[in-house]
Parts: sequence; C-alpha cells; structure tokens
Amino acid sequence: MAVDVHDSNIKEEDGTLRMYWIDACEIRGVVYLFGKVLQKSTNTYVSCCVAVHNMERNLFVLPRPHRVDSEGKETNVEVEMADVYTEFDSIRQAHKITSWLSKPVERKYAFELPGIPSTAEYMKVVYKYSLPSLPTDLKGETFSHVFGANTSALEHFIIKRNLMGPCWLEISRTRTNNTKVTAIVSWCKAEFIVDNEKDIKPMNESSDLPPPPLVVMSLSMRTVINPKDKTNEIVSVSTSVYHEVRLDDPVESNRKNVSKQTYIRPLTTSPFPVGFDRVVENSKVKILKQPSERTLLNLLLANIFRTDPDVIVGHNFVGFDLDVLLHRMKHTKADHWSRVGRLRRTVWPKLQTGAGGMGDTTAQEKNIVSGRLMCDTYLGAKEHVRAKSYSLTNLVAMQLGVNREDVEYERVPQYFNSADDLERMLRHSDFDTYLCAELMFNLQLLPLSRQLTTLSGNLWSMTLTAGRSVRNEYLLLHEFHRNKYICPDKSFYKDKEMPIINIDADDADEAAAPKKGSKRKPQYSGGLVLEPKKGFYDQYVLLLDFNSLYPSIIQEYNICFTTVKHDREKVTTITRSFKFDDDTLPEYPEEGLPQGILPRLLANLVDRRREVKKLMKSASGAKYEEYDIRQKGLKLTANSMYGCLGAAYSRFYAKQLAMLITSRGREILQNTVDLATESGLDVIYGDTDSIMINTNTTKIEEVKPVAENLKKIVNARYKLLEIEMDGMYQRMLLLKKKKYAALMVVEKNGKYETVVETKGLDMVRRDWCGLSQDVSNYVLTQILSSDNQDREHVVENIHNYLRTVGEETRKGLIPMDKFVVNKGLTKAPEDYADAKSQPHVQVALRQKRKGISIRAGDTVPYVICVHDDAPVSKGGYADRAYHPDEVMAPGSGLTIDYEYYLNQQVHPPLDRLCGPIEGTDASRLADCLGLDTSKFRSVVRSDTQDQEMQTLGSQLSDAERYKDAESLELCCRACRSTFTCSSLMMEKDGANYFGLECPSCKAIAQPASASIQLTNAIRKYIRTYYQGWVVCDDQGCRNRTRMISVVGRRCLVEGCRGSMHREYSDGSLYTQLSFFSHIFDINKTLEKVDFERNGALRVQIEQNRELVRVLKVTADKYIDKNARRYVDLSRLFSFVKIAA
DNA sequence: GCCTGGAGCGC
DNA sequence: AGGCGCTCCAGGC
Repeated sequence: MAVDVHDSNIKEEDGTLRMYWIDACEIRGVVYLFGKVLQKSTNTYVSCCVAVHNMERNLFVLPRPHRVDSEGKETNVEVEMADVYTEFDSIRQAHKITSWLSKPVERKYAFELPGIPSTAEYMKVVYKYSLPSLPTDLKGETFSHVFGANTSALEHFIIKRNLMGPCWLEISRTRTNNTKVTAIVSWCKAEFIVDNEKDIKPMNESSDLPPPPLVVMSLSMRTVINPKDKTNEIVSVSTSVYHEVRLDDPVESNRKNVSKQTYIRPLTTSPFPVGFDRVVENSKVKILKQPSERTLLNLLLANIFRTDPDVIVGHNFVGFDLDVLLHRMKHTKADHWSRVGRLRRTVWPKLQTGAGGMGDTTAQEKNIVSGRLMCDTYLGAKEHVRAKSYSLTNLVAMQLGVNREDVEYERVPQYFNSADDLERMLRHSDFDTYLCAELMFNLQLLPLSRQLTTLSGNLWSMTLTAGRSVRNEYLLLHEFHRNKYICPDKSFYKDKEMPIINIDADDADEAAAPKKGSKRKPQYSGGLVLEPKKGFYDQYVLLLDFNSLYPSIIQEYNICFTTVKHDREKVTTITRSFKFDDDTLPEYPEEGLPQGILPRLLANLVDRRREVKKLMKSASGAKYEEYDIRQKGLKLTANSMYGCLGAAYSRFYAKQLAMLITSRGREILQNTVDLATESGLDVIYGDTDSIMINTNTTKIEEVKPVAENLKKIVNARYKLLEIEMDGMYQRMLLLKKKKYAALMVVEKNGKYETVVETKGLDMVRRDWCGLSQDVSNYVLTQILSSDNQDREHVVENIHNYLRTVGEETRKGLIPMDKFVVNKGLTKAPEDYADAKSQPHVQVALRQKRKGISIRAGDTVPYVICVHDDAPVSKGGYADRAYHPDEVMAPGSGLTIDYEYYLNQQVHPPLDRLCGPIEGTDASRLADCLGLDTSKFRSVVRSDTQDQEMQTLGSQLSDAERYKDAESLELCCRACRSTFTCSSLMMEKDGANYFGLECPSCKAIAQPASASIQLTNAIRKYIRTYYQGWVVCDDQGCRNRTRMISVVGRRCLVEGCRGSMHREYSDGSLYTQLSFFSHIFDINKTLEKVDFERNGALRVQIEQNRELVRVLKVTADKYIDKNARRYVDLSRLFSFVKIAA
C-alpha cells in the first residue's frame, strides 16, 4: 500500500474513524462497507473498507395462545414464554445453533399473514450469522411463526443501524488485521475490522460535512466476434478518469482533472497497420499498444487499481461491457481480475452462460464490482428520459446536441486496414468515454440516484441498477421498523411457487402460469378516463388537475396497512399466502383514527418538498440545482408508493389498499366533473386526475376566473387534496382518449406565448417513421396555428404539401433515416411465437446471428425494403425488414419500399389527424400522396341546414311539452319502497292522492330526503347530457358515438351520408328540468284540483306547502344555473367550419 | 367480422 | 420485477 494509513493519519483524535460509505456487500454473514476516508497528510480522500464481524440475527418467535399437540390439534393448555423458550432451545440445538440469547419484546404487525395479532409479545432470539439459519416456515407446539429467519446480514445491518443511503459514519473500536498479507480482503487503500455492528453510527446530518468528491471512470470498449465460437473478444478499451466529481456541485469543476488512456491490441488475423506507430505518436489520444488481449486487460486492471474509481460509467455497461470484460478476464487469466471491484477474490463466480455479453447479467457478476458503483447511462436514460431510441448516438444528440458518428461494430476488423482508420476508431472510442460521462452529468444520474437512495435508505448500487420497487421496499422497512412493527419476510419464490393471481374458476390454470414477457391482466380497476367530446376547439380550453392525486388520497383518507381493516381470517391459502389479495373493496378507515404510517410518511415527503421548493425561490447556481434534485427525489419517492402497493411480487403487496386508492380517485374525478357541470361548465375530457373544460371564450382574461371559481368549489370539499389550473389551451384537437394536441399558452415575462403539446398521437410514438412524423407535424401545425381568416387555406396547404411529399419520396429525395422505424423487444427474440410476422424480431434475430448483442428491452431499428432483382413478395412485409446498416451496406441491392411507407406509415396517422377536419377525407389525402384511392369510398358531405333548435318558450300545452319527460322516482324513507311522482295530484284506480305520499305506507316524503333525491335525479340528466352521445340520423347506420365535432357534424362511418345529432339534446334536458319545476308548482296544481271532489287532497297539499316549496326551489336552482348555457349551446351547434 | 396478443403510449 | 386504461396493428378463426 502506497498510502500512509497509520491511524493518526486517518482517524480522529479520539480514535474514531469517519468514513463516507457508498456501497456494501455481504459474504457469509460478514458485511463489508466501502467508502472514503480523509487522509490528513495529503488532504485527499482515499478508499476504505470496513468489515463488520459478528453480525447477529434477530428472530421474533410468536407464542401460540394454546399449545398444540403432536398432531397439530389445539389443546386448552395455555402457553407461557418459558414454554416457548424450552421448545425453541431444543430446536436450535437440533439445528446446531450453539449459542443464543432471548428476551420477550412487544411488537406490532399489520401485514398479510393470517392469524397474527396486531400487537403481541414475541420471544426475540439473537444469534450469530455465522451459525446456520432456520427455515422460514418453522413452527412448534408453543409457537406459530418465526419472523426474520431469512433476513440477510446486509439488510439487517442497514435497517438496524438506520443507514439512510450514503452518509458519513462514525466508527469506533476499529482494528486492523493487515499483519498477514493473506488477511487483507479488499483492494482499498485502507481497511479495518469492526467486531460489533453497534460501533458504527451514522453521523448527524447537522455535522455539515459535505460528501467527498468521487473518482469516476468512464469506459468504452470495442470488440470483435470470434467467428469460431461467436464470442466477443476485446480489441480496445478507452478510459477517462474524472478525479474530482462533486455530488453537491454538479457543474464545470467536475470536468477538470481528467486522465485518459486507450489500449489497443492487434487482431489474431491482422497485425497493427503499417505506420501505426507514427500515427500513435501524433494522435491526440493517449494510445498504449498492447501485444495481446491479456496484457491489455492487465493494463486496464492496473489502471483501475491505481486510480481506484468509486464509479464506473459506461453505456450499456451492466448489460454488455461488464460481462464481456469478466468473460475475457477469466478466459485470458488476467492478473488480479477482482480489481474491477474492491473486494479481493480468487474464485470465479458463475458468469453468464454463453459467449459473454449476450444474456442477462447475473447477480454474482454485479457482486464482483462491489465497492465501485456502476452507472449505466443506458439504464439511467431509460429510467429518467423518454426517447425514441436509447442508443448513445441518439441520446447525445438529444441531450447534448452532439452529432456522434454511428459505428458498425461488426466492421471493427476493417479499421485495421490502415493506420489512420485505426486511429480514427480509437479517437471515436475515446470520444465515447467523454460523451458517456457528459451524458451522466447531464442527466444528473449520480446526484439524483444518491438523493433517491438517501430518501429510501437502500443501497446506492440498487438505485443505479435495480428498479424502483427495491427503493420502496427499504423505505417501508425502515419506517415500519422504527415504529416497532415486524415486517414481512422476503420471499424467494421460484416461478412455480409464485402466489396465484387472478383466480378464475374458468381459467385457473392460465392464471397460475402467466406467460413470460406478456403483460399480466389487471388485478383491479385503475383511474377513470372520461369519454372525450372529440373535435377541434378554437375557444380556450382549461386544464385543471389534482397534484399528486394518489399520495394525497392516502393522506386525506388515512389509508395504511395499519388503519384499513382487512379480515385476515377470510384469506384463503392456496400455495402460500394471498397477501391482501381479496377482490372486495375494504372499508375506509374511520375518521379520528390515529394517522397511519403510510400517510405520515407521505405527509413528511410532501412537507419537505414544499420547504425545498420555498428555498429554491431564493437560490441560484449549484444550490438551486441541488434543491431541484432534492425536490425531484421527494416527488418521485412519494409517487412510486402507490405503484409498489399494487405490485404482486412486492414484499409490501397490498392490493386492497391499491384498490381503495384508485376507487376513491375515480369518485373524486366524477365528483369534480359533476361540480363543474353544475356550475354550468362544459367538461370535454378528463383522465384519472384531470379535467378539461371548454370555456366557450376566446378572451384569455376570461379564462383564469373560470378556473379560480371551480378551484374554490372543488377544493372546499377536501382537507388537503387540491385541484389546480395546469394550463390553458388556445386551440385544441381532441381525437381520442389519451390522444390529443393543443396550443398551450404560457406566460413568459408578462407576455403570452404558445407551445404545442402533443399527447399520445401517432407522431409521438417511436413505431412510426420520421417521414410519417414530419408529415403529421406539419399538418398539426397547420391545423393548430390557423386563424379564422386563413382557415380556408389550411386544407389547401395540407393537400399541396402532401403532393410534394409524395413526389419527393418517390424521387428518393428523402434521406434514409426518415424511414427508420423503431420497435422495442419485450422478450428475447427467440422467444417470440410469431416471429415471422414481426419485422423487428426478424431484424433482431439476424443481428443476433451476427453476434451483436440484442436483449429484451432493447429497441430495434428497421427499414422496409424491396430487393432490386425480386418483385415485392406477396407475403407480409416482416421478411422485407432490414437493419439500416444492412440497407446502407454497399451492394446490398436493397431499395426503400416507398409505396409501403406512403400507404402504411404516412396515410393512416394522417387520416386520423384530419378526422375532424372539414374539407378533406381519407380518399383526398390518399389522392394527394399519389396512392390508390379505390379502397376509400368517397363521402359526400351533406350541406343540409342545422336542424331547428327546439325553441325554449314554445307554445305547446303542458301535456304535449312534457310527454317525453321522465317522472321523478322517489324512495320512501319509511318503508324503503320506491314510487313515482309525476304530479302533486296523482291518480290510482280513479282516485287521486298526494304525489309525495308513499302509496305503500302512506308516509309523506321528508323535505331533506326528497330534495337530495331530486338533486340526484337532476344531476343524472345533466350528466347524460354532458356525456354528449350523438347518433347518426341515417336509419341504416345508427352510428352512436360521443364525438361532438365542433368542426363538422357528418357521420364518420365510412360510406355513410348521415349526419350526427345529440341523442339527449339540450332541449330534452331543459324540458326535463322544467318538468320537475312544473310538478312542484303548487299554485298551478291547486288551480287544477277540484275543490269539490278533492278537498282532502287540497288540504294535504296546503299542509305540505313547505315540502313542495323546497323541491320547487331545488329544481329552479338548476334551471337558473344552466340558463346561460342554453344560449351558448345553440351557438355550439353552429360549428366552426374549415372549408376547402 | 370478431377475438386475441403485443406495443406503446397517458396518467 | 411499480400500477391500470386505451388505442392500434396483425393474425387466426
């Protein structure tokens, strides 16, 4: 060791060690902590490993109330703790557990196992990890469960020591054991042993020590395929080491102090090209020539050991580079191969089967790197940004604006043809290390993942390479442990033992074995999506949404494992346990119950985020960035909670909690729609936590007050749930559920600007080629930007543009990359049953045969071509799909199939986009593109005048006017029977009776109850109206849809000439509401009641004057509220026209 | 034409 | 190894 690690140089004066820990692993019950310590003599940070010995298990044994006999039958002999002790003592002896301790403790439980009391006295058992473990399903005559039997030493250590991610540790009573070289276990510069885990304590956050700078190595490899055994061999490796990467200051300083090296070795088939030495000398890249792959790897390992990086960054490093490195190190017997990580090893663990870099990286492989974090920009980008392709080339173009030359890895050997070519390849490889590091900085992968880790208290390396469920798991483990709960044990199910999900009597077999790769069928209902009123809107549309709906619901309704009652006895056991897997919706927790763990946790996250956002307002530069990351982390953590509750394989799976949350979410959205509608607003769409409102105005200053008004009404209903304005759309094209585009107004420096927002449309999807997206983009821009004046030119512009596109395409003027389609693989290409019909699978299989790594989750690019010398085959086009590299290869004989692109890629999305646009149709669009139009029947537009609106003050008799109105259905509060009320003077068997009297039990309706029932009836009609169903008037068609196109009213069924009109019109609604008012018009009724014949009825009506008045007022309130709208509605039907 | 998987979005 | 809802496309019948 070249570093002076004398105690005084590293430890504090009191003999304690301060280490910033970044990673940990566990081997045979010993926990190894890795981190950095300050070396005082040089004032630099060096790596350090602390081995924690004598780790002790904590088991919790639950006594039975009564002893069971040897046949498992319950007796009436009560169990004492001493009995449990005695029985357990003999069991542990049988398991060769030589020493142990126990004591009684009280713990709580709130999870899935049936028959566990919510609070109980357990026998806590403590014994060393070095002794054998006990089975998880251990039971005895005196105890029914043992918890914690399979808890790993590492998990136990983190939870018990309360380590919330990377932080400074204060470690006392360390000892060293480097008298014998063989005793050294790590490659770190300093190494210690601790004999008692309790000597390690996280330092108080207020101690204000910043995290140390990290050493980051960016790595890029070039490989060749050995044709004999199809293995990847390493030809060159480029490294850039960033010696001082500051996590708390992610700016320029990180890019300073970089050292670079590139290693290259000759191929077995081709030596270094002539003149390479001279080129190497003059190259800007520091190139180190190596005679063999083995010496190259040795040099790399020496470099890793010397620079001692805390982080290794690479693009697809975890999925490819790491495995290839390990395979080749093993194969070439490289020296000190375990230096790739920080723990010394001599025995190779199991590597990926196969050639290397071609399968899933094994857990053991990731383990080798322990002590160093792997930051994979491919994984990181997938998690944090949405892209059409996650190739390095595309990502750096997107994120950094850098145009990276794409290399074809299969052509690496050709670079050996000349010295300049080879040097170019190495320059490219070296540049990749730069790009990769920049990408990492740009996406803030290190600060963000560290932040997420400190919030959840898991391992940093988990955040970097695993999914979000493991973060949530640790978050809950910490929180429940702090509150003295026993947490669910980790289950290591084999596939066949997975808990059965979705049991149906019909297809239990199918449900038991869900197919790999394919999405499981849903277990419960999710968010509510309103039927959109489709069309083009050129008056302001208001967007409102609830911020963090699900986290807010959890808080607002106190939803938690600890508060929601679940009848555990009802839970049946098929294979093991069902884990809250009941399909019935549980009850909401009672009000006044103490706040649950989950709500408190979320409230804490939300509060902290609010504080951070406050700080951001007065911060700038690095501080601002730091706050922003913290804020993002808090939001991500809060939002991932719900998803993990619904994840069947999760340790904290709680379907019933997830169900309760989404169910309340649906109620809240529907309620919001009702409130908006009652306020006379026109709700045109909504999805899960949002609603859109057509404000019917083009004056922007009128828009915000509408939002403010509704906000007040909605927010008054909740304690902390809040709806907010999220945007104003000047124009909007609403095509389908989850598919729309809009011109969003944003305020910038006091001025209004517009931004196009596109959701779900074909053009935002990666499975449409660039040409298709360009065309859609142009057309959308035309539609959205058109003012009333130039609207007539829009269709003309579109048609002209399409003609040009058709011509240029056929002339071959469009670059090839515009024809590339990307499609993702959800499983390994070989696993597709219908591979022959899937273009991307075909391409993937061919790539793979060439030895190129393609795995589940990768995106495959392809182009549909025709062979020059073969006519278009009659079969599908999957067999005509080629990788862009194959098309570009000289002499490929492949030409892009332009007709396919115009027909299949450009036309269908275009047609969908223009659906609501008057003046064009599928046939016209096809014609402009130069396509065969015979398959589109031309639709002739009807120019018929809009039907006369039903006049509001018509002269009809009441009987005639209300003939289609429905009577009021009332439920009798006294006898629960329902009866109909269509007048205050009803008639039965020739006799008259009071309409608000129950015919069964003669009870008179109560004002409050009747008023509520009337209100509900009215709301139902209003809702029906606003659902906006329209039907086609063509008798043969009867197309029923909710499309109320603001642009055109033609029926969109192909070939139908009908036009659409409302099924439940505004007239019908008005009539219905008037009818209710009419029923309860007491004076009009009394006029009609014959004094002679119905004197008693008159008296009864008079006596109930107050009841009738209440109902009349209720009905009139709604008529008044909606009166303004009837006027607007008539305007709504004179559609804005876009005419050719 | 109706139904079933996959992709890939939205939230 | 976060969840469900909703188009679309292809294929099979």
